[in-house]
Amino acid sequence: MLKHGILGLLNYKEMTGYEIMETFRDSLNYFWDAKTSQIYRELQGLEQKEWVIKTVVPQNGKPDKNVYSITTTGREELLRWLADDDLGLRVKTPILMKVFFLGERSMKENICYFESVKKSCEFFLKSLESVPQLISAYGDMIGQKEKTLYWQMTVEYGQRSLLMQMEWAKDCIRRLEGEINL
Amino acid sequence: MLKHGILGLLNYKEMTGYEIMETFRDSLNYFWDAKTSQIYRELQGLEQKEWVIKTVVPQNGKPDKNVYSITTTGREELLRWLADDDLGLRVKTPILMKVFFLGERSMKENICYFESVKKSCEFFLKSLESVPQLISAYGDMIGQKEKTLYWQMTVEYGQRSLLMQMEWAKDCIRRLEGEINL
DNA sequence: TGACTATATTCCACTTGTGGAATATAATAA
DNA sequence: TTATTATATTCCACAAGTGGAATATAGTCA
Repeated sequence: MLKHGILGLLNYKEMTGYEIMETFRDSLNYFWDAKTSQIYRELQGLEQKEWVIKTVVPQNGKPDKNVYSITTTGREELLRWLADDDLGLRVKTPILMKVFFLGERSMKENICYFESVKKSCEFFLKSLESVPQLISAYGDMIGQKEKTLYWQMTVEYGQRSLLMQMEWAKDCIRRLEGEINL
Repeated sequence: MLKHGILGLLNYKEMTGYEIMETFRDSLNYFWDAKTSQIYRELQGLEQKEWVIKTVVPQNGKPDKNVYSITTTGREELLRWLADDDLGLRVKTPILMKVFFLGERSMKENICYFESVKKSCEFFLKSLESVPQLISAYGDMIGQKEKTLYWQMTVEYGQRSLLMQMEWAKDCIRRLEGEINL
């Protein structure tokens, strides 16, 4: 997955590992968190598969820069991946793994847990508030609004997902409070 | 994560790898998919950490059964995990990784993609419909409704999440259709 | 001047997950 | 009777992800 994400970014323009890391942080990171070291490792894998090529750009004083750009095979692979049967619906939801076993703790402790969840979601949601304008500004800059459509969709999903989680956490709290008052 | 999920199941009662696999399939699988082989491997890891102990039960004819049960250390670890700071909110959302890069394809193709997403979610949602009654029946059977509360919450989350995704996919389709008609 | 941040990359030990083959027997359904 | 399903487990090669240390230099702020 990460491999294809990087491939997708390199499809926009050639970049160094560092730039990919930055772009990743600013756009994909909220739904896919990746360590810098892994990005560099994937880049090496991509190169071996010949989906990207590396150009070493010497710099005076500074260590050389490795600029990566996508190859024809790489573009083909990107399109293959986009078209393949796996819609990407299989997920792992760590929060539910915890909630499933919360029966081992007291209701009071669990109310606290859900309060934290709610708070985290609120905070996260707030940090997403400014993104749509940011995307729109980026669209104006490159003069191609259509290109930003799908980015907007991912942010929409993020917002709805966080709202859903907040509502859910609230209802869980309500339910636990109801149980206590029995 | 999987380690703790298995630990949580063994906390209810001792089980063989096979039984864990079945229980997992019937309860946790819709938000965490795990291969059988991995469950057995984690079981070995759990044993090494002394969070569970294995009892070999000889059977006539059939190969021996390995029955695993949780230890005191295991229970402690389970509680530590439930209480720790990581709420479990960091996620990887493969569907968004794809959507982010859909700009490489035609709007028509992408409408198809979102239609498939919608259909998959609908199907999945339908398969969850019967679960609440199932849980309730299980609660009656063991005579402890409170124990099933958190299981119900995970299913609630699943339903809301699927509904949210369906609505989102619909809106994405609407938006793409709008773009085409410009 | 000294500390800090940004740029730029590599390496490593480790854990987790994928995907399937292989083995064996009992029970059940066609 | 034969095929399939359920029970029960092991092994393997591989891919993906975690988390942090280590190395360099340039520019900036105080």
